[in-house]
Amino acid sequence: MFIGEYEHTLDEKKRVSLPKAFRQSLGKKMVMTRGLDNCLFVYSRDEWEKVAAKLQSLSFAQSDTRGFSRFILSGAAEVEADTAGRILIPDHQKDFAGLKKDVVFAGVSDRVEVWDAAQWKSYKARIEKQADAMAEKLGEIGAL
Amino acid sequence: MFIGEYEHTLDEKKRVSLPKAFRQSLGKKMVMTRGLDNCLFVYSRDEWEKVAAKLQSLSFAQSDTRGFSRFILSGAAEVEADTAGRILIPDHQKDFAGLKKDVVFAGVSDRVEVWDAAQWKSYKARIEKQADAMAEKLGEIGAL
DNA sequence: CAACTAGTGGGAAAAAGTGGGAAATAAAAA
DNA sequence: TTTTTATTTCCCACTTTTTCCCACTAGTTG
Repeated sequence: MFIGEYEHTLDEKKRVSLPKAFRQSLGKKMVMTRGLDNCLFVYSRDEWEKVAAKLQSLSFAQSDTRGFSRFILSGAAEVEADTAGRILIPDHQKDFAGLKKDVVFAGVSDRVEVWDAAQWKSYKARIEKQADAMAEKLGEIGAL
Repeated sequence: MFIGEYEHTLDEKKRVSLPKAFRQSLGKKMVMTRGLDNCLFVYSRDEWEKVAAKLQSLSFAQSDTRGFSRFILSGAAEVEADTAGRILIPDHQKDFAGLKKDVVFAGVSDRVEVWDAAQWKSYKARIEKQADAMAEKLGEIGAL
């Protein structure tokens, strides 16, 4: 169970330290994939096996499942932490997530998300506003 | 299990380096064939056996499956990596996939796909737009 | 305040990717 | 058949990237 938010820096060699809190659960080798809302998902090897097994059963005969497999699999990469607990972000993933220097790691239940810090801030702000509005609506109708 | 995306260059002699990450799984000798969506499929020898067996089990009676088998089988070629880990792309496959100088290797489960870099970019852009619809599928297979 | 640890930066060695020349083979012309 | 030309194969060398290792800093803890 991953929780918490950590801001780290991506150096010129495209390395980032994993937050200490996530290292043990993720293990030495992990799989990073394209996620939703412009972030990356990081799975432990065990979690990834489950996803991979399901994808493998899809046929390449249909164009939509073909595109689906390509999106997930070609966008994935196995990454390994170095002795200092850092991982290397592949170019295509760095581009996909729009990562600059400052990067945010967010624990979200069974996965870790990797965000560009600026995008994370604006996303969070948007979500927080929605949460306030939602709470008011819920309050009006007596749900909260 | 092949995953990831790598961009390499095709030289004047029609050679391309295989990404390091794929070399071991593909082995020294592999099979390259026409793929779908204007790319080439590369299989290890073992995986190719399975594909060939599946194609063989398709009915001769229907003209469309006959055509499909011909499409895959007649376009196939066995290629061998040289000492530098490069393969030679046959002319007809180079033409088929519209390969120019920049070439993308994409790992997609049991095969490696070879794309012209420009075509790959536009295909990927198209697929990424459908990410929301894909998210629903991800939910269905339990990946999210 | 010393000892430790997480995070960061950077240098040197190693390896991956690329280009090109020469030998070997095949094809075409004389 | 011989010569010439082109193509393929093999090998070497260069460049860039990656990998591995060590060191520094800031914050924490005993």
